[in-house]
Amino acid sequence: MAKPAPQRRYWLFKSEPEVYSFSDLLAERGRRTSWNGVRNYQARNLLRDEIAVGDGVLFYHSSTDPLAVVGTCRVVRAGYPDETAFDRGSPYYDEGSDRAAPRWFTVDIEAVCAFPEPVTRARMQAEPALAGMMLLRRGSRLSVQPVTAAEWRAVLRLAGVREEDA
DNA sequence: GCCAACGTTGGC
DNA sequence: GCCAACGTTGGC
Repeated sequence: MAKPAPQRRYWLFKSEPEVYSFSDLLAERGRRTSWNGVRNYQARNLLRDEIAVGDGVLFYHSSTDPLAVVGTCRVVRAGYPDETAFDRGSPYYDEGSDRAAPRWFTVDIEAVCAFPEPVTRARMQAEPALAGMMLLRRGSRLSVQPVTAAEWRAVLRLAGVREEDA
């Protein structure tokens, strides 16, 4: 008997567009990138242990105007050691991480859907279905966050995007 | 620019 | 292990 397929899960990745925008992702070969440089243990644990190939990712622009979810991605490679932590020339270098015992992890994502219009934070705050969303909690700083299936669907609805296109 | 929230560091 | 000090994040 075949194993049941694991439930697809959903996440939200934050990025300052000045540093790395959704447009930058769309311009990558294969619209793919390694989500490296995350240096927070809680986020690291999600990247290393929880995020699976096929999971959906909301791409959020932080510290900008307007604050918004601008598109979706899918995970194309699950957690593996973040090479930038070993690279002395990288701004993300961490001498406490080595290949024998990597401290930081990354996943690869691929852009799936650029929203026709960004779903702004203001719009999300006005949406009852998103009342409990981690992103909207005061002081929420985690750059890799879990998103519920209901929140995922609500954001797609606000974006005017069909689930099968995201 | 302000400041609340949160994470990390380090003395004890 | 506690906790004060400090640094960073990120919305406002």
